[in-house]
Amino acid sequence: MDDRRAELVRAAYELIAEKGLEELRTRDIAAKVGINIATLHYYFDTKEALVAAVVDHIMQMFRTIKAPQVEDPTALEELRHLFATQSHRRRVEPRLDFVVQEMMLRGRRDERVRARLEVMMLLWNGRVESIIERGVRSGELSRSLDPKVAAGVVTSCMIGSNLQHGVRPTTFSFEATYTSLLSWLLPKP
Amino acid sequence: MDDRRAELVRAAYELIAEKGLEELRTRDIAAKVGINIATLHYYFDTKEALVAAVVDHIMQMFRTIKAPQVEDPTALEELRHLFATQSHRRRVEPRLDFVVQEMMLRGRRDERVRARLEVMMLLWNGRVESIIERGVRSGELSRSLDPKVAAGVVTSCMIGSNLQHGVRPTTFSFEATYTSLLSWLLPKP
Amino acid sequence: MDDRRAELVRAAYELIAEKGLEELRTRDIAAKVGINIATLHYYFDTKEALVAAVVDHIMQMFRTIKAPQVEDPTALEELRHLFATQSHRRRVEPRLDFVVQEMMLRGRRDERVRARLEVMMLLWNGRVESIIERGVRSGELSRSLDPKVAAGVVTSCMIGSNLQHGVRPTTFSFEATYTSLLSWLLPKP
Amino acid sequence: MDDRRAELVRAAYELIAEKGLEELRTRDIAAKVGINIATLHYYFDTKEALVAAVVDHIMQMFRTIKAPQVEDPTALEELRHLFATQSHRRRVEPRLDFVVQEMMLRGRRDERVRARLEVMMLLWNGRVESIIERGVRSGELSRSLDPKVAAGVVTSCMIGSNLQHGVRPTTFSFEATYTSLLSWLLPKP
DNA sequence: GATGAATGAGCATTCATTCAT
DNA sequence: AATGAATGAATGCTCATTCAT
Repeated sequence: MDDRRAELVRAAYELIAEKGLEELRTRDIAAKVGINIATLHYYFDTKEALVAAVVDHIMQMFRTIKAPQVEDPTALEELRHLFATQSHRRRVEPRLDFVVQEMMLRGRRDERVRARLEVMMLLWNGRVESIIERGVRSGELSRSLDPKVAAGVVTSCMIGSNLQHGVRPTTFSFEATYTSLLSWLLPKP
Repeated sequence: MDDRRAELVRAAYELIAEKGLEELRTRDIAAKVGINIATLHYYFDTKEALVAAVVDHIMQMFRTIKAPQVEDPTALEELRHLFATQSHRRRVEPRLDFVVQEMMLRGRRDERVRARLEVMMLLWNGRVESIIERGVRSGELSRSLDPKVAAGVVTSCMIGSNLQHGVRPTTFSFEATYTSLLSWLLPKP
Repeated sequence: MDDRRAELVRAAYELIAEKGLEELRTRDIAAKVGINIATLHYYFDTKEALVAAVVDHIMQMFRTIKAPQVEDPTALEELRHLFATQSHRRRVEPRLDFVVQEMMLRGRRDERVRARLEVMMLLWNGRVESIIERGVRSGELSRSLDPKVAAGVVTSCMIGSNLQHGVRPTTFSFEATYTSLLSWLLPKP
Repeated sequence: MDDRRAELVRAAYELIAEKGLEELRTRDIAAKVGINIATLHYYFDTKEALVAAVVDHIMQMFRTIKAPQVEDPTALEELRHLFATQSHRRRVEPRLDFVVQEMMLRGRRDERVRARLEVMMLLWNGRVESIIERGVRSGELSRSLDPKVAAGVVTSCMIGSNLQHGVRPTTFSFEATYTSLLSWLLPKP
């Protein structure tokens, strides 16, 4: 059944969140779901296939976990919502970013993972880009912005913030970083 | 001797660069240096200790590989040098960033690694911060910048760029990203 | 299945008998049974657990291998049967005593082993004690005996005999020793 | 020098006493003496040779550590002194018995060790035998004793007591055991 | 006499995967 | 659908011993 597959993916996600991809063991995943390892291999031919499915699960989580949003938001409101959603996600599901980072590294060696992440990243960048584009057109954001490049800066900064926070959790502030980032996008007075 | 230790660290660094920390094997490191595994353990008690030494080696590389710099640089020149050095490093030693990312993730489970990276990160942030501070004072950079926060944005963005480039190497441009980032720091006309 | 576990225990017992605990290798045990080492670990998590199971096997052997016994034996007959059983065991399974001695030493460092041996030893002492008690009451044995202490002497002497025989096999006689020991327990004429 | 050899032997003895022969490591021995492992091999070709030397050291200890003895002792006094010495040794050097037991087992596989222990055992038995012989002649001990056999019983019981005490330290009493053993040797009233 | 460096052979244990049932 | 049993290939680490200096 498809339920079992989903259960396995969720279990794998949680184990990655706890101890990282390197320490992910098929036996632990099966045990968490309460099935035999052989049964795990009935649903997923290889560990790699299961890990790839976890990436899909992550994408679904990104789609699902969002901060509340006003109706008909302006570009600026949407941009704020973007940052708010990141913070909201960190509150609701703090392990998600860590798992994503694990996957990004894994993507260098596992094409299936890389391809999925690329899609995810392009979609994300595309959304940010179109928001910025709209903001520039409406005058809410600085006219000098190149939407595609600015989107790259924003997404890079968000990714990098997570890593930096992982290394120096006590001295790094998401709040200040995102506030500053947003103010740069605004038109010069 | 200390030569052997250095050789081992270099070999480990290269193997991490090639296949990632997860697939790093003591046997491969020893083989690369042309010694017995037991000899490897004569120099490093555990694999973990060797990996920690690789982090030190990375820090040394960061200190060593730099783009050429004019004398008595202005803050702006120094900031440009910062980005130029990043590009220069990517040309001279393209694997360095990947190895750093591996270490960042490893830092979550290996305190020895995390502590070293934290030092590295704080030093880097500190340098960027003091450059920005000087730029703000001299009027080369926007007066509205908070040097500490701005430094966090810059470093986060640089880290995130690397990861993003890893996932979508063909569609992401460091050039454009850094140019845009720099322009944001400049005073509003 | 339980058969495999028993096979492994028997193989381990035999290898200990041949070369001692110190030279016991999981690989040799697996090979003796004709299975992969990984399969051995399917049945026993650790070598220590397997060794502990060997102690249980030894206890079972002590319960099983006995000299023939008359019905309704007197205390004296039962005492003779005790020594006869020891001799009988040495004939049927000469390696048993050696393995027990190995385990006794191992017991100093392995609590699981020590605890099992303690039980075995207490049961044995208890049995000897109750025989002596009966003999004293019936007048078959010397009235001056303290059954508990006498049992300790008898069992100690039996253990020590084995060790002494191991060191000087040609000059030590179990026969004479046990005969003498028995005569001491008899009432003074 | 001979001092170094003695130092190494003493260090080995102590390490065996602490953790058993099985966990004896040449590196630990060398470290305890404060020399290089290679130097250890300058004094003793192999670990086995060093272990054999430890047996000699043990024999020396047996000769040296004795309870105080009256002059011109009667056979009975000498017999009591035998047991007293055992107790005295256990107080002064409690690890000695354990090391001897380790060696006895080792003797099964190491001829050098076995041969030395055999000599030790024969000397010990001989001494006990001659004491008993004297006691029988003088009437202090029971006339029905065969000195050689009785000596075997006494030594076996002493060896076995140690092992039994190792397995059930709280429920076994040397005191009572030896007292009982001695009373058996006395003439029937 | 002494040592730093080196090693061959080994060791218990791990792990993703397979397969007959 | 599910599993108990099995395994090949490793994996980090150990240890007595050697040898050039």
